[in-house]
Amino acid sequence: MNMISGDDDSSESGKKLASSKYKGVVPQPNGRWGAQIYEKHQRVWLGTFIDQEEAAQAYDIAALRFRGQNAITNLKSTNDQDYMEKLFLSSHSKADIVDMLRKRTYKHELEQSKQNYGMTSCCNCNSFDQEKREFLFEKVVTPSDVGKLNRMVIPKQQAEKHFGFNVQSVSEGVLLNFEDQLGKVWRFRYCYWGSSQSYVLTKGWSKFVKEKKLKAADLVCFWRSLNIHSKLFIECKPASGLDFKQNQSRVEMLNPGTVVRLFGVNILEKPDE
DNA sequence: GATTGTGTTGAT
DNA sequence: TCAACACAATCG
Repeated sequence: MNMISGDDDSSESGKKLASSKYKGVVPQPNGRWGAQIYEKHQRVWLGTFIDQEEAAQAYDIAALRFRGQNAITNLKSTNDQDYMEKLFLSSHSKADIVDMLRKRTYKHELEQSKQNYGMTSCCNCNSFDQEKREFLFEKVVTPSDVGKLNRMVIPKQQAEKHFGFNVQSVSEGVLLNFEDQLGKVWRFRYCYWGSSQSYVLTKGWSKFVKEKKLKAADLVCFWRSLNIHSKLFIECKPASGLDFKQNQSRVEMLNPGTVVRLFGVNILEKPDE
């Protein structure tokens, strides 16, 4: 065992404060521990905590938000950070995360967002960035979309409306890039299968299914950047306990019109009014 | 009065 | 970028 000063009691006779073994954790005169992170030569205070570990955890969360997945952390490994937490972090500003840490509401808000996730249609997602987007369509994926066929069928009407290439290029197949909530770009082959008269995403699709743990009845949503017409987005949402048919009818009810996303806010345009 | 969080500085 | 230290600001 190494003698780490932070394990000592620091309060005796007002001498030097024992430093912490954790990064971003500083001692306080009253024996508590402060957490802080630096950005652009400025300290960002994350709060004071009774024990070092709590402070270290606060630093870790801030580090992941401020410095990304490769951040050096104290206790939290990137592996035990689940998909939802990554999503949660990336969908909140640094200031929001700091605020939650200082108010000690981070865990609660994370749990809350996990519970809410999938409760509403995709057009109500939190914003992941400030880019203006147009909602294209969403599909409740079928068992075959996530099965061994390694392809997803794009409903014909949607395919022709939104990914409308000329017949020749589609039959040969084209590569389309889609950016997900985390900013990761997925490349899929998009082509038309004459045999089944359907438009499909093929190459790259199974990897997406695997990584997103996509299951039948989950939702996959497609968006297009309003700034750069060729830029496409893909998002997926769990089915929240509904089966394929239930989820499909729920989506139809929730999406009667066209949705436009502006600065992270989705505006539902009713067909006519 | 107790505690938190900032100003500042020097090291890495 | 980071922690140490001093102490002003704020809280209860």
